[in-house]
Amino acid sequence: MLGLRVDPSEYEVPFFKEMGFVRVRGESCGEYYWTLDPDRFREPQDVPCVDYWFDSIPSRGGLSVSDARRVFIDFFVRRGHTYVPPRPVVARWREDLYLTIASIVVFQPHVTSGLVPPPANPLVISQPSIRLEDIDNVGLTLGRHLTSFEMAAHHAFNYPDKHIYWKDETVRYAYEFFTKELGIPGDLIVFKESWWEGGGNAGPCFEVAVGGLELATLVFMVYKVVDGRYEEIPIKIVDTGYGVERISWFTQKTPTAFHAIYGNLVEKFRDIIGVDRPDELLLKAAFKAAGKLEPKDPASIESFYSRVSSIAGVDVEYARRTLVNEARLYSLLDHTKTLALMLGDGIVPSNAGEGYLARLVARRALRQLRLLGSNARLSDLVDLQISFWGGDFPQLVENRSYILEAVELEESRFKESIERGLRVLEREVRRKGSVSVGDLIKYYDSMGVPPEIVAEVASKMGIRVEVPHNFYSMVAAMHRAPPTIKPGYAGIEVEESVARWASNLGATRKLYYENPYLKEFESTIAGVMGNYVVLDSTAFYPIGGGQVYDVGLLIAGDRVYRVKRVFLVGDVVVHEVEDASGLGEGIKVRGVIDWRRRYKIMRHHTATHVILAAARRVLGPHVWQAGAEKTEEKGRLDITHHKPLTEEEVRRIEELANMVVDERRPVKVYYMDRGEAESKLGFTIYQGGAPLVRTLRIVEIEGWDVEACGGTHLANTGEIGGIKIVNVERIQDGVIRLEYIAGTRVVDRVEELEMKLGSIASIVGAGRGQEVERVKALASSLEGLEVTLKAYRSLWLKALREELARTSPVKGVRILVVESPERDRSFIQEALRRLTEEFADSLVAVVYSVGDQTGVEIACGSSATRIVNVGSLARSIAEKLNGRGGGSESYGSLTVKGRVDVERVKEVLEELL
RNA sequence: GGGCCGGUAGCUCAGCCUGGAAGAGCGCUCGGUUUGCACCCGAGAGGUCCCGGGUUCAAAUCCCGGCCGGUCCA
Repeated sequence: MLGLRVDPSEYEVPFFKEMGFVRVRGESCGEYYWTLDPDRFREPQDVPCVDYWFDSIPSRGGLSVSDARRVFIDFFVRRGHTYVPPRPVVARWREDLYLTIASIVVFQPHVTSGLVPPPANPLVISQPSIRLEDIDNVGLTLGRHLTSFEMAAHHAFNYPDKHIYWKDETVRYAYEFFTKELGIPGDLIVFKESWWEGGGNAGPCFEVAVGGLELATLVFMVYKVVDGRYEEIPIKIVDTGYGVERISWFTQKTPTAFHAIYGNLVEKFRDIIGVDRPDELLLKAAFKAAGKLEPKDPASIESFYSRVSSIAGVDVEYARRTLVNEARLYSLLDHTKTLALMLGDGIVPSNAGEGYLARLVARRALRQLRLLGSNARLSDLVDLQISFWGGDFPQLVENRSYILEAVELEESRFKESIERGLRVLEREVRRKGSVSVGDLIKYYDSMGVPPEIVAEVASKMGIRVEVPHNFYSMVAAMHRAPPTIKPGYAGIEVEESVARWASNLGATRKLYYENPYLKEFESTIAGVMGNYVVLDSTAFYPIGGGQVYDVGLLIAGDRVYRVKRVFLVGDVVVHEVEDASGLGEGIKVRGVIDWRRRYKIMRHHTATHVILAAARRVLGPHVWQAGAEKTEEKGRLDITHHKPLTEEEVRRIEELANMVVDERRPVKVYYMDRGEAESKLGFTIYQGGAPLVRTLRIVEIEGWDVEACGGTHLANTGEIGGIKIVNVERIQDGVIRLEYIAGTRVVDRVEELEMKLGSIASIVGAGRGQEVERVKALASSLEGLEVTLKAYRSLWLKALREELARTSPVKGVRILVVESPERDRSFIQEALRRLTEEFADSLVAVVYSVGDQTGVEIACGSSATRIVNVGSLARSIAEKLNGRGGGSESYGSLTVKGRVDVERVKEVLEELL
């Protein structure tokens, strides 16, 4: 904890001296903070050091969430900050995060690393953010924890050569905002010294709290965290975070944050779900007691209830019951908004990836509904949220039908999995009569039935189940596994020595970008290591962006070198040749790429963009690329979608795509500044991921599709020549894979199918065009043969039966040993069973041959089993004949290598009897 | 990306541990009972035991690989 050993001078700003702030150490918390009134404030003013008491602090009144946001933004715009619109809650521009968890995430890592300048400097933003780590505490703490919140922030990025502002100004802004804009008395504002870390950065910070409520965190980002160590970064960043919901709560002074955030929605939800309105006094008491509540500690929760009951003068049980239900109501308010935001930004619920996070929220909400015994539909609640927040987040209204459909689907899936789980539970409980903690984990972990539902069902069956309070952390502990990171560069594993060598060479000039139709080129070797060759310039495309590398030839003088693989190390294109002997730095070479192969790849690549845009038009804007691969053989595109595609949808996508082919739309490639591209073109350009570069390469199919893409493309969609979708499958929950071929590959495909059809035709002996009729005829003749076979089998069986009837018993057993033309073991078995059932005193053996082996099946009837054990008989016969065998007392079988005569079997059998 | 659970009749599942004849309930068909329906009684049809390989005299069962579904975690 370096944070605790920060030099105290880090926190001394001129403003504090000027105003008369004093640095104090908290009496019980032990933390340092700055205050104007050290006699009054013996602790920093945030929970759990003190209780909530901001309800008695005068301030500007009644700001809704929208008001609070507007007031904040206006204040900073008036003070020279540029407003930047918020980003989606799904962090598509980042590879290391699923969700936007703070405003600074918007600028990490491209701006914070210095690669790209910020869109404005200084700037102000209000960023909707989602954090799920405290999801289990939401509701219980009356608003201290939320899964979604807006982080209002002003940021200043200080470059070595361009200083904007730093600690002193930031603290002044905070003080001025809280006193002048919100009307809070300055002597009540307390700045606590602290340390902040997140998203790979760190630095000292102030937590600004008033009356128990932390309203803002002012972070001064000066470090980058590398392997647990702090490295100073060149850009010093002011990273503030003001809680919009908390400002709203503070000014409205409602008993919970939810009343402030959701206004009349609280009572609407209460009515629909059916939660009794609690006593006003009880809620006020809860407000007073909530500050000390430590939600992870069951004892603390208990003492919270008893404190509330004594403040409000009500029964503890009543307080507990009421507050438990209130917490569920509040978490439903919270979760439905979060869910709407997630789905509104295009997340498709799934069992993996960010889709799982949406499912997690949906399922927790559904669990709360169930615990409340409510029949309310989750989708109705989400619908109310869409209407309530539609003005602030228009994407909710635009995607309303998708959001509601996805929620309904989650609702029915949840019900199904609970029902499925409960069936198993009931069976097992009936059998075992108890439910262990291990069982609870199994029901939850592999069947999705939460422990409280298990307990509820078990108690109906008269079994008490104790749910451990740390249940969910027990489950989490089971899943702890070290992440595996594969070394490699863009899909190819490269030895580190090669990577090091290559990165020391200069950037390769990329001829494949200058002219994607370039087939041959002249260049000079920049370096050779083993069989790896780097050129000054190349038309060979290295693997990347889902497009495979080119192959071809390097020609030096009269020697020809085959290029096997091509990959990128940083800005350097590395060619792996079959045998590089004779090549060396400075040698001039001519490169020839396998153009026919490359052209197919280009067709499949451009086709991929066409298909993705077609799928978005047919299925909806929530469709997002989840992966893609373009090879010579085919194109492959994985898209996010919540349900399987119908044949009709596939057909429409294909039709639309081919329409774009026929329209001969130009494909334009140009470069654009990252910030400009994001604001002009939107985040949908990041279908293939978000490369960490300052300037994006944009591939635009005129009027159809725009994506950031590093691949080689056709100049016109007409060149695709036609697209055929050849395979559609669901590869995972919420992800659908499309495979398709383009251009001349369609001809290959037709040829392939014709060949297949031709060989089928020749096998069945049909002429051209007669295949179907012929196969039909064959099928019906096969059917006839089966009937015939059945008839012959019954004839054979009848013959055996007659023979058996003629056989007289020896020592009480009728013995029959016959040879069989049948090779079907299961039929012989069945026949023997039937015969021995009919003749209880019989023992029948059938000898048959399979390949170069002889098999014997023996069965005996019920009275014969008292005299002979056929299983051990079979084993004994096998021993005598050097074979192997065994069986049960009424049935046995054995096999012997080579031919064995029936008479010989009979001999051995009689001998053994 | 990883862990766990599952795939047997139209449906819900048992059998698998410990290899040796493919099962139950519901549904379906037919018949009986009944004024009629439901109930009840009787009979019957219905199976690629997910696929492939291995072990074995013998695999739904054991082993390996794959496919599909569910679920939890990151």
